[in-house]
Amino acid sequence: MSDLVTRLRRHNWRITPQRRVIAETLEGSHVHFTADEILERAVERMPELSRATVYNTLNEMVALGEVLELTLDGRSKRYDPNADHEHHHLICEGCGLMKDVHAMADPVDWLPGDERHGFAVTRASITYRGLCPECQAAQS
Amino acid sequence: MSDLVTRLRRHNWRITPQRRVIAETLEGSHVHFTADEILERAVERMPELSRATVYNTLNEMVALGEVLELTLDGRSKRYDPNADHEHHHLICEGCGLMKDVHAMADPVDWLPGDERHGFAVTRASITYRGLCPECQAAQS
DNA sequence: TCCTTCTTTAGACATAGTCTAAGCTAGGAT
DNA sequence: ATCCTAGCTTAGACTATGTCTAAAGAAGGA
Repeated sequence: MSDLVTRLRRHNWRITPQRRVIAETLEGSHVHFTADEILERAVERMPELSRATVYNTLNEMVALGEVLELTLDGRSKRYDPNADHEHHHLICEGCGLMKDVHAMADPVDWLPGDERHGFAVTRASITYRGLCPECQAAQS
Repeated sequence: MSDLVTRLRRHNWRITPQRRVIAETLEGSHVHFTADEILERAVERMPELSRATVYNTLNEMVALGEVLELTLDGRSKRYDPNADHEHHHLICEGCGLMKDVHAMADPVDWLPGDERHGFAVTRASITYRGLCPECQAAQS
């Protein structure tokens, strides 16, 4: 059984066949899909699955805190099933390739008190940008 | 004359009345507007200004590197005229209020070599999230 | 079995952004 | 001054992404 499904079950969230397919599709890949990409792949296993269910289900998993919503390119949201592991993202400005990465320190510690404007700061995520090896080669 | 217009002129970019109004609207505020918010405000000064021109102009200013495009909420892009000052963003999860902030360290320095996956990493931006003072008060 | 509640579905709707084709403007050449 | 050309602006159509609605479908409890 998928780890994400296990985590979702703990919230007393009913695991329907549709939700299971969506969760397994999300977790089965190591790239971060958009909602429509998940729909496209999930429909191969369950042809009658509807677009609305995919969007609803993803939003609910985000609300439960078990999936992260990423808005890194301004086009469409992407979904990351690793909500339980602290990580950041590295994106290629050439082709859009995205990798999960880990920094050596917590960026919350780098924000001085006088820069917090009275906020209760709870988390921080870093978006690294650069060129992947293929795009570096293509450019030279 | 606005600083942004000065920077844009250096690119041999024709400063038309429309572009001037858009640049000044963008720079005149200390919040980061969406394209439609800029249109709404710019139209007060130039009623015949079109939506397409605002979108085209903002995209060109981003391409010239003089304006940053922010995709922090997944709804719409926001535009930040301070492309020449390194800074990050602090966002209230209650009301969406956004502040520019400065960190004590450069996050690029905290990404180990074996986490770079061969990328040439050029920049990094941090998104801090938390609750602003008003939303903290409302919650208790 | 029946009832209630939650889930799913198709399609309409909303929002954000891009594209197209036409007309407009400004500066350079003559 | 007039023409030419390149670039700019415009309205509106179009696309992509995401949300909402109303009705039908499933699932568990009395």
